[in-house]
Amino acid sequence: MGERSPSGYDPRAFPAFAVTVDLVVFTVRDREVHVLTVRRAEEPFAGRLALPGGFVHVDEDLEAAALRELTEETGLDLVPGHLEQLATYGAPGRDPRMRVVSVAHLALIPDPPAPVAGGDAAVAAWHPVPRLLGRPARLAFDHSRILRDGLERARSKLEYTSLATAFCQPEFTIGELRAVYETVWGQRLDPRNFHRKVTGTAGFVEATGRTTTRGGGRPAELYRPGGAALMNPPLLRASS
Amino acid sequence: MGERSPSGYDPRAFPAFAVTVDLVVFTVRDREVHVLTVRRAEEPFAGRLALPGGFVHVDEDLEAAALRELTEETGLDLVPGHLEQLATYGAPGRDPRMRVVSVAHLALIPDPPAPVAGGDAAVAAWHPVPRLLGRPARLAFDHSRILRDGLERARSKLEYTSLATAFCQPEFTIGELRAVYETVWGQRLDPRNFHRKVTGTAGFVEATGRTTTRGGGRPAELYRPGGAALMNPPLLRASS
DNA sequence: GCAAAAGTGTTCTTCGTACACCCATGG
DNA sequence: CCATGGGTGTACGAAGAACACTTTTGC
Repeated sequence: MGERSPSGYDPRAFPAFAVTVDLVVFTVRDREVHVLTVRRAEEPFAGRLALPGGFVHVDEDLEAAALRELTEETGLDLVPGHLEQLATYGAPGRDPRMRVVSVAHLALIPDPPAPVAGGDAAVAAWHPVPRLLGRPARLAFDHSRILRDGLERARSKLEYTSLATAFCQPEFTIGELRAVYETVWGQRLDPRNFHRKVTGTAGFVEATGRTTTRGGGRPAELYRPGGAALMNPPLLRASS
Repeated sequence: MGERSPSGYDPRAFPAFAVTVDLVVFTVRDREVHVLTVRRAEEPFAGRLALPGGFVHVDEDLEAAALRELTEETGLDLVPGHLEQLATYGAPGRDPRMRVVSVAHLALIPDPPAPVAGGDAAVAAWHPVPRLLGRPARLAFDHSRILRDGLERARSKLEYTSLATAFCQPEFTIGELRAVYETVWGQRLDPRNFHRKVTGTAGFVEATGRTTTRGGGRPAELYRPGGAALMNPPLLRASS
């Protein structure tokens, strides 16, 4: 003992870990959820797709590392958008070379998120999630698992937060917001009830007064994200 | 560059981190939520209370490390009970001695959880959470923040999962289960509607056929935790 | 008998669901 | 004028909130 708890230990006696951040970056494009991937150049898993990510710097916060890696590897930033910690993956064998603990983050951004330029942009690409999750596992390391967890987190957070607006342009129509829900949940929603629910929930969306006719049909009101983060009561997906 | 992403790096070139697990262990006792703490023996924060935790071993999974630390420091185990990852805290200055990334876990156990014997049991103690969270911060490092996050997670998970049973003995009455909710949420619930809701939700609780008169009044049916983890529709706390 | 907690029944209201219907544009 | 999506009104049913009432124990 003597290394139990941060008290009474020898600074040179603890095991050294590599700490990385990995990013599950989702966007909604063409009525499909897409995730940002990079192509690995080297072993292990050379040639395979992976989630973007990399080592945390010595004096860098975890979230700052996630933002930096995103910019370096894909040239994207998250304004507008959303970033949150997802979970940490640290099974001993997850990287065959060494002990790596990876703090996975979930990011949501509107599409098109600037045509992925800068940094390693050449190797960064969007992929539709359903195809990527089919057997056999197509992603390097335990990234399929991380992707699956990220998708589940995103799905459930749409229910009780106003997070869906992070997938939308700064100004959006209720129909566009509904398309986000329908895509992420893989489920049709009644346009009329959805409209009432969203506009009736205080702080979810805020009317700009302007309208647009993109998408055809009668001009639609444009909305901004409202101030509220949590939605109560939640928007329920059918239990079917 | 060259260290961006797990591809193409020099194994000796990444920054070395210490990785620890910290535990937010809650129980419900005397109608108050209590958290398990240890008293720090050494600097920094000598004499202050802290969450139990310690370094992850080289060949050890994160969850295994959490379970081991809990046993070593407090002699507790989590059967019955519940353990899940909470979040990871890695701000550069959070430990003044070195760069430590801590994977916090949330654990729930029934009370009385065996009188905290074994290991460093002498320094482990239960404290009521509200008093611990008052200003000024009483906990070492960023443990007040972790505790606050753990409490919030526990509160919200009671809404949409059957997790409250993890605070109960293997067999419990509906009244005892209700006391868990009332304590964690700090809010009274209607006993009659609560009873209907809980027994009417498939898979939440399962009748044993036995009854008990502990707690006085008419004998109450005893229940076991049901198989279901998620609750739909959720049990809502008043928005007030 | 009385207090205390368990459990059931009933009413009211709120809210989700389904769908009829009208509106305002582009082609 | 018609197809397309936007938005409102309304009726029905399920579920939560409030509470009257009965049950079964300990003291």
